Amino acid sequence: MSQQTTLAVVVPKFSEFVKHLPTVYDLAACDQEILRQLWSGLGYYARARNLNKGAKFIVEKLEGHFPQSYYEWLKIPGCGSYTASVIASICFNEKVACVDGNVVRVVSRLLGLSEDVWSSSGKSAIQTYVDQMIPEERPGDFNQAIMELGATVCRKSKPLCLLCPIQKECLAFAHNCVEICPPKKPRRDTVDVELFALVFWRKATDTVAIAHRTKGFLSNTVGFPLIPATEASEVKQVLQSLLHLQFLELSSKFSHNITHHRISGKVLVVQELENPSITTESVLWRELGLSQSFDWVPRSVVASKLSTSFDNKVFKLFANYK
DNA sequence: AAGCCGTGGCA
DNA sequence: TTGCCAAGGCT
Repeated sequence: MSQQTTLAVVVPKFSEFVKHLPTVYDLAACDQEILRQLWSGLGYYARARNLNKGAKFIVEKLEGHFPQSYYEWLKIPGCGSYTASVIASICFNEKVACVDGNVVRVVSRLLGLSEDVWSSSGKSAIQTYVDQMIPEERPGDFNQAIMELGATVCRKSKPLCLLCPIQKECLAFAHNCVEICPPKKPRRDTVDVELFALVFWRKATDTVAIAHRTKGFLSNTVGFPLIPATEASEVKQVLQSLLHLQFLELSSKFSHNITHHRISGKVLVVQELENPSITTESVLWRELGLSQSFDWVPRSVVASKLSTSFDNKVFKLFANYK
């Protein structure tokens, strides 16, 4: 959970998570829908799927025995060099450095590195450097200490150099270049995106279609089908031709950011009338070019099925209209 | 190896 | 309001 996610957000989620799934066997056997609910609001949903994969790997291939080394943990799905180093050093006293964003910053300043610390080669060099510094005693505590130093003293903005225990050794402090060490992480320019979220509403049973999205934003998550705004007119034409349907484009837009995408969205409510024709769901889906499986869910329980913040926004607009 | 992926919190 | 970004991993 803590991968690329603020700890303050993680902690309460983690408590709830382990309360429901206290063992690796529970996690391995966990139903995807339950997993989605427990992960709801945390983002980067591939992490939740990998966590489940990793648990299955341990239960099925390792007979429930946890790996006991950095190298073996690296083979677990969702477990990269950072996570493997955390587990190996804290749980098994292995002398391997944890290189997260904090550690990159601390070392960048300590050594006065003002360029290329975020690339894979840059982080690899930092890994090698800190690996050499790990003491024999309590490697895990050492790793956590550097990370904590980065989080509290050697922080990104307004570092507390006057309180820093390694101020005397810090080249950035000595050369008065703490401001440019480390350089900012390179980031993609923000891209504006317009899209439509489709809310299929079967009035007769008061049910709503929830799709398993297979491509684009929020791929491999469950929620409302999404289409680029550029395809909206085409979809509307198809909808026009299907006489048992009527659609309504809600006037209010919603906005949402996904990584470097600034999304402006509108909700297209597609209502199935009281007396539907024989057109089947699969035909409807095929004609709309939505290659996604879906379930019809009672409107009253849709909210409990949704797991992304994006879908929550969409459903709120729909509920407001309804 | 660079590009990709969600969200909440904070300045 | 807007931008920045976090105890990264996968492809």
